[in-house]
Amino acid sequence: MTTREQSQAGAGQAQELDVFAQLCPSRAMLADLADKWSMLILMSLGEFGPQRFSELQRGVDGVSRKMLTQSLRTLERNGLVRRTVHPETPPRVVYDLLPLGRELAGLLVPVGRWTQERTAQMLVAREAFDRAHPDA
Amino acid sequence: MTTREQSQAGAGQAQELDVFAQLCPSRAMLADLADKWSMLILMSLGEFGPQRFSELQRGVDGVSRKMLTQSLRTLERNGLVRRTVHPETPPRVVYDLLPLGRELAGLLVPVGRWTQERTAQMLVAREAFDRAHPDA
DNA sequence: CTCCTTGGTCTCCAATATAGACCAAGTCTC
DNA sequence: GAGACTTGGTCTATATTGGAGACCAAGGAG
Repeated sequence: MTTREQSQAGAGQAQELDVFAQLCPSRAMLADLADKWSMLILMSLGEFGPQRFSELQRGVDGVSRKMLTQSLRTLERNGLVRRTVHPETPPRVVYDLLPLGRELAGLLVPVGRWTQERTAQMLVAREAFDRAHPDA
Repeated sequence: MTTREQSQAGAGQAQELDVFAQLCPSRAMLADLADKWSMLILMSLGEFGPQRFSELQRGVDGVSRKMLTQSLRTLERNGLVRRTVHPETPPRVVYDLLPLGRELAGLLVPVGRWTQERTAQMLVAREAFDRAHPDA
């Protein structure tokens, strides 16, 4: 357990980035990644391998074409995902993970699994909370 | 690498939850957690230990009181975080992780660290992308 | 000739986030 | 003892974001 001061001071070597600081580029990056759709897309590509646009749309159930496009563009721009167009008709566009994306997916897939495993417990906690706070 | 069908079929025992399915409770849970502020709050509590409201507000730089309250309530409701009120004046309210929260924070803190470590690379990718796509 | 497909984009409206004012109840200052 | 200050919120008004659905081009199928 580090104090915030120690962490600020210098976690070793030239590591001046701090996700907790509003202005830090790494914080902006985290904001790009810490989002429902981006995380689900990375988890899907991490678990099921390369997929085309429409497969992702079906797989990540409930995502709109607009948000899927937007999230994929951001992931592509940040170097996590590669977009490959096969100029056929109808078009075929395949997305797969680049090394950076594979690393991150490796951290996120467990988050997805954990969520599935612990959802039941969280629902129990929720019921208790709602019983204790009948207002609202 | 599993196919989506296999994963749907049954990943073992009574594990019918699927974060990729729009209607699944676990998906709703993930939506609660896969959010910038919730993740930063969990990371902060995970890295720096119990903190009071105002410490979190300073620590998670840029969060509004409203969003901080809202995210903390959701985390509390789902059984990840505990809220302790010390009835002094001015009031003192301390937040700390419950076991579920500690588990999740254990998965999220590495995501924060990874983001800090890889931000430089992602920024390089971004510049390349923007050079290749001068429009927009 | 018409319809269907894919991978988008564009527009419009609803939902959500942020900024900032406000509040109660002690405590410290003068 | 009047006034200012503190904490942990809430409430409102405005800005930003998300979702629903229309539209599109270039073939191929019937």
